[in-house]
Amino acid sequence: MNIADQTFPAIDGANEDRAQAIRDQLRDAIVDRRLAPGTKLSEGEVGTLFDVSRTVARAALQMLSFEGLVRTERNRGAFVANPSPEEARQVFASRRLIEPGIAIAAAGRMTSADVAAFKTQLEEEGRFIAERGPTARRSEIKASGDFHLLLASVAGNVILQRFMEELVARSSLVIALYGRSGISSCGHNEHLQILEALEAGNASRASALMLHHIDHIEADLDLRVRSGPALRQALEF
Amino acid sequence: MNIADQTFPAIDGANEDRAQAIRDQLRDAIVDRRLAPGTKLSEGEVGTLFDVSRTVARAALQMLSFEGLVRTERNRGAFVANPSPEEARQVFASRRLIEPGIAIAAAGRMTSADVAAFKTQLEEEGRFIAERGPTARRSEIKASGDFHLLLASVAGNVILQRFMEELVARSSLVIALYGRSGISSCGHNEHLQILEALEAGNASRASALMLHHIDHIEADLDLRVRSGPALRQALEF
DNA sequence: TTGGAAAAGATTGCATACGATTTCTGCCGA
DNA sequence: TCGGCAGAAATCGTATGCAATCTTTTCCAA
Repeated sequence: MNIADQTFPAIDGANEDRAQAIRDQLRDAIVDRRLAPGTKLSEGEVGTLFDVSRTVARAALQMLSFEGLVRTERNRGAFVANPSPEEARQVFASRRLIEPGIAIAAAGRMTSADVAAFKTQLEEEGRFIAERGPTARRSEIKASGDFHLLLASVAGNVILQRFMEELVARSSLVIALYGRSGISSCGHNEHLQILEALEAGNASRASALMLHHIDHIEADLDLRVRSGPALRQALEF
Repeated sequence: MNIADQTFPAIDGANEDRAQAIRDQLRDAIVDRRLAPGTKLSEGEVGTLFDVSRTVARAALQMLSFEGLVRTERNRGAFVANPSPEEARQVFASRRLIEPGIAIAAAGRMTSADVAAFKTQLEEEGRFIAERGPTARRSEIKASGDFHLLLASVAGNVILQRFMEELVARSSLVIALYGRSGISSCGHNEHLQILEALEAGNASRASALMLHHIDHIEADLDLRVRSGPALRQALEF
């Protein structure tokens, strides 16, 4: 039993797909790093934990594998993804391409309700930064991602929104793996600046700020290969 | 029996995932419009056609639903997607954001082998345009998409490559639904120009050409709602 | 004829069963 | 002690069965 350090809250009695609910909980667990990269997620174990059959557990794992959060090997099972530095770079390259455009789109569509949502979001983000300890750090990473997801939802393009969901989730994994813990609070300031630009309807400024913001996030990573890459790959670790 | 106008070729005896093979064939059929938008894809039917159990058929349909090519409704089944004009606009908005960047990345990485691949690709594309008839038109749409996919593979970012696979497939659906059949041959010329710019290593020109190219593709669509939108949506057609 | 309710049929959601493949374990010989 | 081989255990891939849900048909009354 590898996952079961943490009991997952029971699935709410929605008539919605149970597989989807399981996927969401697993995704949160992965993004929060309660499930470490490389952890095996066996169908049976997941099924038992969530009290469903392997069929449903399997469907949830398949979804996560499409999102790149889980890697599946035939006849071997599913494992929490362990993105390589190269993969990490590609994640951020993708974000550099997409997010400035999202910022522009969002700048033209912000309502006052959106602004309010951003403000509560950023307040919460600030709280987590003030706190110390690994739990707060996890919540901080998650909250920081939520800012970007909120922006994507305001932009009003559901396709890009889904892309961003994937990219943000993978970024969280990458940050957890390669982040230098120090500088993350400056990201919060940048979020505030971006919101300012959005509120002012200054699309190009919001876009430029976003681009810098992504650069800063990536610059905070240590993407050098740590031990010998051959060994690392051989161990898949 | 709705699908069975066309027998699918038997799945090759690969040890690879059968669900994936089925997904690929169904995707081709959807993109080629052998399967019309709105067509029901029942698990049992798909399973029978490909000689697998419903379990495997279901997995294939789930994959297609993630890609947006199939829409699934709980307890009702899976249907070939029928993108709305709004969805169509979002597909092209996404492409406008991503593909110019892909062109830039590709411009810096083109090898002579890549150039050769592009040339054979464009030759084939030209052949289909010369031909007449609905079959050639299908092949033309597909070949045109393949150009963009080839570009994405040269760009060397597997995440963006996957995004493009989805976007190109959905574009093919959209073009089949909303395309005015006339002007498509000009797209071929634009492909040729883009290749020229890529070959010359002129990234910014390739990027600009790509942006115009996407605009032209979208401009060739008739995205006005055809009959009363209420009726159309009620009939899901 | 039309409206509507009830039964029949079809299809999905999910659980379970079984063979195939992989991984683990214990034993033996070098 | 170490390598490796055979059997056991675990895990996956897939088929199938049953209940729940949706759709269609049938039938009856207005």
